[in-house]
Amino acid sequence: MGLEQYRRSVKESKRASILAAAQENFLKNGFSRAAVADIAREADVSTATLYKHFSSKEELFATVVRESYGELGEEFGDITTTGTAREILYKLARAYLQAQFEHQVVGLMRIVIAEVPTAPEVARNAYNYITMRRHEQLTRIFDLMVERKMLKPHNTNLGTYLIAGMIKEKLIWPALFDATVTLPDNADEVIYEAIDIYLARYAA
Amino acid sequence: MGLEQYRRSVKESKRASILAAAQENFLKNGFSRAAVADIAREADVSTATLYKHFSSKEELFATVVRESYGELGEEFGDITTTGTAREILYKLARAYLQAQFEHQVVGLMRIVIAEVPTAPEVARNAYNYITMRRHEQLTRIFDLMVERKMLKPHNTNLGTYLIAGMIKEKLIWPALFDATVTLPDNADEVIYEAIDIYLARYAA
Amino acid sequence: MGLEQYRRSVKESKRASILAAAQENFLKNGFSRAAVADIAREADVSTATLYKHFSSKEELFATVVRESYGELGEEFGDITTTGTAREILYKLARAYLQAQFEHQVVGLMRIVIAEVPTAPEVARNAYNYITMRRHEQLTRIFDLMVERKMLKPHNTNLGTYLIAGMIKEKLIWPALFDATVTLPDNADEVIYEAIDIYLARYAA
Amino acid sequence: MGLEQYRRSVKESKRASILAAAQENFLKNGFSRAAVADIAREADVSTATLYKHFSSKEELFATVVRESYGELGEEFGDITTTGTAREILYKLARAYLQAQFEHQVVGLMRIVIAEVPTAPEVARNAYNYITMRRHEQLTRIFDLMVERKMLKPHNTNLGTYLIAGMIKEKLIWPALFDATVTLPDNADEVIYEAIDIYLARYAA
DNA sequence: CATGAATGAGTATTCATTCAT
DNA sequence: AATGAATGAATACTCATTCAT
Repeated sequence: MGLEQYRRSVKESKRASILAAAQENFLKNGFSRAAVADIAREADVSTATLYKHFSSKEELFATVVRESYGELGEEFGDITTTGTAREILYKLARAYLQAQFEHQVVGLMRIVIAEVPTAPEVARNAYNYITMRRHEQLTRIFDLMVERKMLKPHNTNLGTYLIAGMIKEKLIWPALFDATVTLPDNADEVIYEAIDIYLARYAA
Repeated sequence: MGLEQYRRSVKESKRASILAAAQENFLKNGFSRAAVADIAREADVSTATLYKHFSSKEELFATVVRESYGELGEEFGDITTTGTAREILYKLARAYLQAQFEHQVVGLMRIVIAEVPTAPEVARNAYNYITMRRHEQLTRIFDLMVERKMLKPHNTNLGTYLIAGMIKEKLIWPALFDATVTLPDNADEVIYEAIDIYLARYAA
Repeated sequence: MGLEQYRRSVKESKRASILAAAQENFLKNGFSRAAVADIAREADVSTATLYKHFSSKEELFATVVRESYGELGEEFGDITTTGTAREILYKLARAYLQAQFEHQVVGLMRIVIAEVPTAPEVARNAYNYITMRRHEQLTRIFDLMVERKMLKPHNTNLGTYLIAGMIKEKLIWPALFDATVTLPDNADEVIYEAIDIYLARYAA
Repeated sequence: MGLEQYRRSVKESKRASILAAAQENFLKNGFSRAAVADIAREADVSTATLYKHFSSKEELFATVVRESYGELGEEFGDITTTGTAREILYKLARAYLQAQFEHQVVGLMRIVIAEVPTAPEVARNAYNYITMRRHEQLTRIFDLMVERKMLKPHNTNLGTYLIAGMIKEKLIWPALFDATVTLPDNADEVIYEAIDIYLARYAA
């Protein structure tokens, strides 16, 4: 079965290179302007081969999106709940922002949003996936902080949304409308102000 | 000059119907999939006439965006600064949300975002336009509240962003990824919680 | 009848400005790429007015061509038959070339040639007109020179064609294929060589 | 590699049929009025296929021109330099004229000239191509005749232009302005007169 | 199994000409 | 009489998808 395995691995690697080329192209051009022929060429396969793997441009797109956000949601793994609440929240915020800018999350969001009229489920799924995992993790950490008396008991489920909203408003959403935007220099000011507002109400 | 006036009014009405048809079509299909010929047909003019008014599809789109956002920022005009800080902030939040959902703001944002790779200035301008006027008005109102001792003195410029961020996170951004989303039933809960967090720090 | 005369003169001047604008535009862009709307604008009239004067683009073109070569053929008027045959022939050649380059004759030829497939008579007429008058004048002058014993008796009708051909081959025809070509520096060398060849056979 | 060879031959034959259809259509309609879709239909391919072969209408046109003139300049290959100078020159003139009328040289010149304002390089290249090869070959033959003492030593480079000019003036240029023109009956008279004029000066 | 060639159905844009005022 | 707005028909070019080999 060595031959079969070899074939499977070749196939797998073609699939991967198609997806990589597709992601790059979609991120650069958006769905409509991305040309299947270009993607195939960049992936070093024929268009026919591409179509053997993905039955349509739409499916290719959906797959790219799905596999792209697979890696998201792990960014809070390393954060230990030691130190003051303020310190912990700062670390969380930074981890959040870093993940957002390091992976192409904003770019991904853009192309997904663009296809809301034509591929609503892709967009819905992407949003849920991107949001949910992070939200759950954050809520769990907040609950831990409540448990440890670092925060007052409160509706942490809502709270994480609100504090995330404060941080994203100036630091993430603008990037959605402008591909050249990066984290501003005064990011810390924004982060600390958001944290302090939150802690004014919920610090233990 | 009766003739001239007549012509101008006809021209104006054609322009308006083109813009209306264009907005509808762009909202439904996005920029790339919208067909100029369709828009012209829906507006009951020939494509040639459309091109007399707007020299390219891009310009038509930019105009739709510009004119759609034209009315934004006026939504706070009626709000009097009487009552408690909490009451005023609630009214502001509601006005903000209503304007967002009444006009097709979210829909247009989607299309604008889709065009970031190909028409970066349109997107940038749209974002500035959407954000700026509202932000300035809000900041002015916050300053007034500080003056009237309803809020402690603080960086209102940053503050309005933060409170807006809290409110938008659950009530607006999800709609960007899902055209069927409307204001949730528990909107008030979110709004009041955001306000209370903010006031915990900045109430006078 | 002062009013009527005034009207006629206005009309006449509009016609003239249309023709001027048309000539310029046709020379610059050729027939197909010239836009009637542009011509009208350059002539400061409405398209409708233009169409009152010329019933179609084709007719406008034909008129431009016809009226353009009206001025041709007078270029030998000033040349006196004094001096040697060589001197006279040189003056004729120079006059010929100067007229060719001063008026837009080559440009005119280009656009006329371009329309041979679609407007054969326009081209035919233009060629006949451009060629004939000059040819007749030249032949008359050659005959005079024969009479005055400056040239041997010979078929001057054919002879003028031949000597003209020698001079045009390097000095005129290249300009037909390249709008930037002007008279080369060694024009005199070509002219004198052509004359000397001709005189080798027909000098008296 | 049978597959590859098969593909190449199919591709080659398509290319040829596109070029043939294009030449026909361009000759009939000129560049501007020729429609790519028509050419494709006449060549029995889709427009998309046509565009795979030629990336634009301009390139298609340039290729037609280039390949049509490809054979020019070979027409003197068979001519032996035996016989009298007069005989040889006559044969050269005839070969020149025959090539001109056999291939669609004049027709293509017309279209090329039409495109001088919009595609100056195409026109310039075409002129050079048409002129150069023939001129070089003629000059070489003239030099040979000088060597063999059939002609006096002289500036053969200029001389070939001049004798060609004499022959073309009445026998070729008129065809540029009138697609129905063919070689006139008295062509020989013109040719011999041109030769005799030239030999009057340069016969050894 | 893989390919590259082929295509049909579009798309934005232009322009000579007409017509209501 | 003069205008400027309006248009229908055309045109170059593109692209997702299929198919013969």
